[in-house]
Amino acid sequence: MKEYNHKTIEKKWQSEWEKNKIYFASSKSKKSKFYGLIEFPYPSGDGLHVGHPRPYIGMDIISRKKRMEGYNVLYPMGWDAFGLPTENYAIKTGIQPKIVTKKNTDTFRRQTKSLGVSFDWSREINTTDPSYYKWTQWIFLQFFKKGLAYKAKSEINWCPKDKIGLANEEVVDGKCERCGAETIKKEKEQWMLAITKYADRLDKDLDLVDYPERVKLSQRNWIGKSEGSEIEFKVKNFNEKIKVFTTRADTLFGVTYVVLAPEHELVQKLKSQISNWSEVEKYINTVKNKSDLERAENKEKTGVELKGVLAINPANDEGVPVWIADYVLPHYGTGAVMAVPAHDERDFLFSKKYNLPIKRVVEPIFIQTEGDGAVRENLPFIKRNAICAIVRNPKTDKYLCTSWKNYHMHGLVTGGVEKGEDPIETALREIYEETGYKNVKLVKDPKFALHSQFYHRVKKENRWARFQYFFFELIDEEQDTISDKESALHEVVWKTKDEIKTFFTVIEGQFTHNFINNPNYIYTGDGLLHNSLKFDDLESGETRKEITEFVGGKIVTKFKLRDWVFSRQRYWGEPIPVINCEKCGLVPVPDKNLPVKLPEVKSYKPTDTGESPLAGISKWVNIKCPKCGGKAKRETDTMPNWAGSSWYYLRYTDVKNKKEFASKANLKYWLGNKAQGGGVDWYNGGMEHTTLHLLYSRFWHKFLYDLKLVPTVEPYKKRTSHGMILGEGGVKMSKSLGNVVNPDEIVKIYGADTLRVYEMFIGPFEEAAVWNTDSIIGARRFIEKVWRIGEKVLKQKNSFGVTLPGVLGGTHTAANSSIPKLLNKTIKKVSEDIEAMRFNTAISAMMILATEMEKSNNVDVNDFKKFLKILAPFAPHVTQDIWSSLKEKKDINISEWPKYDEKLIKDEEIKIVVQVNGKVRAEMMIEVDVDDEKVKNLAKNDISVLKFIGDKEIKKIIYVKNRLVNIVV
RNA sequence: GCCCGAGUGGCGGAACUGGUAUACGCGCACGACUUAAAAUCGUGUCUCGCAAGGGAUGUGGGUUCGAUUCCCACCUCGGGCACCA
Repeated sequence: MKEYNHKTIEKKWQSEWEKNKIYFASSKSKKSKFYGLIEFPYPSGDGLHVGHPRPYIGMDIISRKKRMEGYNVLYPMGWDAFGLPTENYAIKTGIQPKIVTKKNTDTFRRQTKSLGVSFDWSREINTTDPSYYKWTQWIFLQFFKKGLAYKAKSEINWCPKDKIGLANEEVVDGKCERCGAETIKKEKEQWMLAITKYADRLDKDLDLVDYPERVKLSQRNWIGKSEGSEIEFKVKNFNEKIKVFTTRADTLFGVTYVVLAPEHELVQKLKSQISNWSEVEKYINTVKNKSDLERAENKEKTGVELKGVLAINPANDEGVPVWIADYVLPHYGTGAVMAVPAHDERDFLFSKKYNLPIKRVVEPIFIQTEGDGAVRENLPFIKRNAICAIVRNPKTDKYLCTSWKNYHMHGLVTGGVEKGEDPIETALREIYEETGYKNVKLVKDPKFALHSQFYHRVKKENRWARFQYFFFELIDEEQDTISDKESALHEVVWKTKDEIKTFFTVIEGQFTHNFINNPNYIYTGDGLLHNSLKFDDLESGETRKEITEFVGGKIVTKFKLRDWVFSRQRYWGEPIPVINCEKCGLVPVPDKNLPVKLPEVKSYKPTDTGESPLAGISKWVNIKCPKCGGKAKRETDTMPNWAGSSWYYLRYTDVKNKKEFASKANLKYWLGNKAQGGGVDWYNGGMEHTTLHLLYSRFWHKFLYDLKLVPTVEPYKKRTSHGMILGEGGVKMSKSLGNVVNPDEIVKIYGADTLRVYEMFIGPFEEAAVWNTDSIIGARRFIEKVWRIGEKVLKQKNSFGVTLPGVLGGTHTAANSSIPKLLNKTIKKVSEDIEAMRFNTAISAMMILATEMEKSNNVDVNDFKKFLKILAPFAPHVTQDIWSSLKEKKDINISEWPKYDEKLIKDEEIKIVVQVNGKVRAEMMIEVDVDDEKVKNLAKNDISVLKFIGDKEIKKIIYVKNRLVNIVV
């Protein structure tokens, strides 16, 4: 018997595949195409760790299956090689990034190839290759020519110690990633890309793509679309207006002050009006100098009133004070807000700190829809002003409650306000009438009310009560007897705060309980308006538009998304291909001069002034203007490393094209011809890229679509994500923790096929999984088992000698073998599981099949071959090796995916379970699809079932077709 | 603080649309083969109980004939966002 030797097998077939180009994707084919994509890696100096290949293998399995299903498959690979680690390495060692990159990509390529991933290596790309970044620069210039790439002063993160600008991702907890110094904000001219121009489409078009919901959600949150209103407040006795943005125009009548961002331009214009200018100026300066860390640590809101300035609320012409505060951001909305402390958490905190008034204008509403207190549909509502008294006994710390005798109704003391009566009087009167307590004092009027709609069971009418809430305390426990009328209705009970929680049965009970716990509660939800003139009693959500129009405001949409800071003062990135001419201003580098290649420099360190090291090469920087021939300088900023990855999937379709970034024909073939519903068929990547890379590349793609350079509105039709592989201990694999597992070792000891199977078996593909080297042996045993079955089948074949005519393989097993049935079920399961990326359960099913095949003493060769085929995407080397020993000429990896036989999958006899009161008591075999009544009869007469029924009466028998019978007694 | 995701044996995990909870794998125990070991194969392996039977899917409630699955509240862990009006 031949031993399984993964080393020779894997080497042999990998070189066969390379020689025969079996994974080569032709762009000219009549077959339907499938474009599968994984995120190309950044080739770090550490080489691959076992986490890297998880997505490669997952998509490889899908690609291999698609190939076997007859698709023309494009599954490419490349390197996203611009980036900081390489540059930092260059700074430290002086070795050229180009050379380091070459070395690293060689390692990554060798390692990836050793896993037998079916990439089409003829399409390999590298973002640092001038023939690639020529087109990155070219696309940038299209942005520039359309005015979407522009220079602007922008705040950047600045490390005062290293004297360099840092990208957001280089700032960790407000500190410089490299030296640990606190970063500060510094204004600098930066290149920007106007992604905000596409914000709405980036949000809306998520409806067109097949992404996981959570990916769509986090993109939507990141884009942060919100519909609201812009409303203008006049400044009293001054010819300026304050424009605020709000999503809650309905709360306009509750505005008690207005806040501007300290950076707001109006602040300077109002200088002459402000009586405390020196204080204001001082505050503006403190905010300006605040570092990110200080801002993050100190969440307490601060601000200064602009004394002498009053804003006029357009809704009621009331004058309200104007403040500046750093909780208002200059970049969002209009940089100014109307503060409604009663209905906004932040305004509330601020108002509490500075003692600003609170005015409630939205009152919650509760509608009883269940039980006998549910509102009756056909009755009109009788409106009542009412009170709800929260009475505490300070001696016992309990609350006065009433419990109705004829209804299941528990609540507080409530009652209607009589004509001309003061609500507090009402409350005192009701407390006395309902409970007899004589000496009660008001301790707090929270100026809070809520609406409750219910059916009044005593008065037999629909009530719409507006309950005003008051807090009382007993002065003493002196109590008169309650009238017979009242005591017939309800009794008096005292409850603790905790008891109240479950005691109240009225619809607003939970809310009341929360209110008692937090009398300063502010309500941020929707409800009915109050103190809002003609809008009183209207549903707040429905008045937003009306109120906006009422004050001459505008309905607008705002986004959280900000324009993309696109320049880095770094060496190792694509030079921005723009020339700064003294006469002509910013001039794009002419197409014929692209790419602007990175020159060689002596030092890779950024300059002291914060400029990129390129600024130090005067020979490169100083140039003649391509337009006027005059004196000019090159841009020395480079692009961020998101640039190259924003369009790489397009280049894969046509890697060698020198005239275009990719030909129209190839793009049409691989992305599809229709604007909607096309793109890369399946893109798998990490969750960490959902808001940056994924959004950025969608933005670039849409821009290119508008230029009619790509055929589809979206780059990716379907997106899935893989979970990380964590090191032992459940933490991220990292060099510093020493828990990095190198795939080379695993491949050497166990083989690529074992590694592949193990990584796919480790757990659900989308979830993080903990690497455990001890468990790999299971995958290896499975492969060896398959090998042994192969040896057995070969021997079987040999002993029979010749093939019997008419029966392929010639060794047809007895009809009673269970294998064909199991095989067909397994084919079905594996086919479906691969599509859903449930690789772990697919492998589990194949393990079961393998165990059965090994046990069986006569396995049909054709059955075994089918098994090999469905296993091939997971373990391509070993399956191909066995396949070829079975005298198959064509490679298994381009053979046909097996179909399953529907008839074989159906069981004729099936086990069903009999339950009595939901507990399993017996099992029985029945024929599939037998008549319901027959099964029920069988079940209730089963001996072990009878034992449990005893002499009890059978109330109900539930039969779930072909599954179970439940007898309820 | 807010938004997502997840809590199932000693461990990784399975369970389709509400229908036998713990498939498959690792580990462990015992047995077979072997001079022996490894490898392989077989049997067992949630828990209490001699058994009959009972109890377990983070906790507490609810809906249901029946809940890992649906609803409510809470706890723990992981990830993201962080004053976005």
